[in-house]
Amino acid sequence: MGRGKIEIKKIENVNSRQVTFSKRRGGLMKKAKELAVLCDAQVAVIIFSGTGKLYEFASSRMEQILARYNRNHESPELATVEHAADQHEPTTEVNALKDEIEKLQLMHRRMMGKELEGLTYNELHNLEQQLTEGILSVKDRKEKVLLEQLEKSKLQEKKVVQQNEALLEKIEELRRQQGRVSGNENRVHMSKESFSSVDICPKPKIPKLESSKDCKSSAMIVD
Amino acid sequence: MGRGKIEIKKIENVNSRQVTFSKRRGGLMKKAKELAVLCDAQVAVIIFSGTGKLYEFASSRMEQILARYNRNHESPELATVEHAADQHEPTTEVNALKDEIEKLQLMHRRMMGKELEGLTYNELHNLEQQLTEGILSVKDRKEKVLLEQLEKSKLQEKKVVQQNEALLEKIEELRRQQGRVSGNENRVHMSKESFSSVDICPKPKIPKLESSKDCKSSAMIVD
DNA sequence: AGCTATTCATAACA
DNA sequence: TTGTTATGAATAGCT
Repeated sequence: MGRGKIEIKKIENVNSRQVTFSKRRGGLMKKAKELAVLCDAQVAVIIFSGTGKLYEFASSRMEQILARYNRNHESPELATVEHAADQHEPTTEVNALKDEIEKLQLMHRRMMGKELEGLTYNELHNLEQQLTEGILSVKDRKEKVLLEQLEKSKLQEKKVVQQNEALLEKIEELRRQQGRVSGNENRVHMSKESFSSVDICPKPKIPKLESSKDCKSSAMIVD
Repeated sequence: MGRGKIEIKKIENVNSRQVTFSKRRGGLMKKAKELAVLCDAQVAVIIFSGTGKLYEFASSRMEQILARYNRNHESPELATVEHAADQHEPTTEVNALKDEIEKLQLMHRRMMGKELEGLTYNELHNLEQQLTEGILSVKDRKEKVLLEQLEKSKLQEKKVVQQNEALLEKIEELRRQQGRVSGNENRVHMSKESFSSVDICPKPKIPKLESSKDCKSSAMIVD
């Protein structure tokens, strides 16, 4: 993807090679970062240039990713994380926190149905029950949110209807004044009652004249 | 580079995210390979998908690259590191870890249906979907565990049945000997066939005489 | 899994 | 090295 196609083999010209290395390295790092963000993945890239210089990218702490790699790689079967390595160093707290994070991450993956291999039937059963309870609560909350927004929406609707009525009265008044000034031709009868159907068709006949910030409430349902 | 531009942030749609992950992962691996070949560099890529699956590329032996990384990365030459992290300040790192823990704990509580107050309808909907997927996976896994144990149990049962048959034969033989010695009174006819119903009633008529450690398999279902 | 319309990355050049 | 540009690649949205 450049001015010409190249075949993938070692670039012999030293200068070209360095330029290409620099540019493609940047590209690779960018892609790695994007993959990590877009797809919520953990990504680590390590590059040693031909001259021995180190370049790296890690979407989170490199050590943590490498540790996970080592665990997953040599033995794909590993159940609950249970480290208790105690060194009385300033790193002790950090290590404890990292362990806690890993434990939580494992729990989270399991709640999403991943990495269930080490669990017994009873553990699986408890997990399922927990998820079921969670779903019920979430459904309840969803319903509540929808009901609240419906309430809000109805209130807003009522407000708009009242505005419409006020505007209609204003128009009628203006028409009356106009009629008094310029005679009686083109008289249109527009009583409030002719808009009594507004309850069924809530969209305002007359565009917003004020309260433009409140009117979007009907779109808030899916925000 | 697609039908439209996308912004680099987590793809919320699970299916799109998986498709994009698969495509971009392939692209990243290809780029890594090309960089290694074109520029004679040592390149390692480690990816964990959001589901915990490991993908890796290494232009040479992964262990060798990681070993070289461990040797090199302590040196103060980190000028060109892409990672925009804050490392090497103990309090900062501890705080970051604590934040992470808090985030995970909140997520966990929400998956259990607690503290849903701040969530929008869409967020709740995504959460519910996640929980639903989790439940399905857990149910699948549970079924698999049960099937495995059932298989084991059946095998064990067959073994016990065979033991029973052997024991019956032995008893019959003993009776025959006894009969020859003390006459024919108290003769009981107990053929092998009278135990053919053992498939329906798996509890052994004759208590364990050996293999006491294998026989507990029927109790393992809930362990 | 394939198929384009697009956007992106980059080889050559400056 | 850094920037520009013509091109080839990668890929987002669909099917």
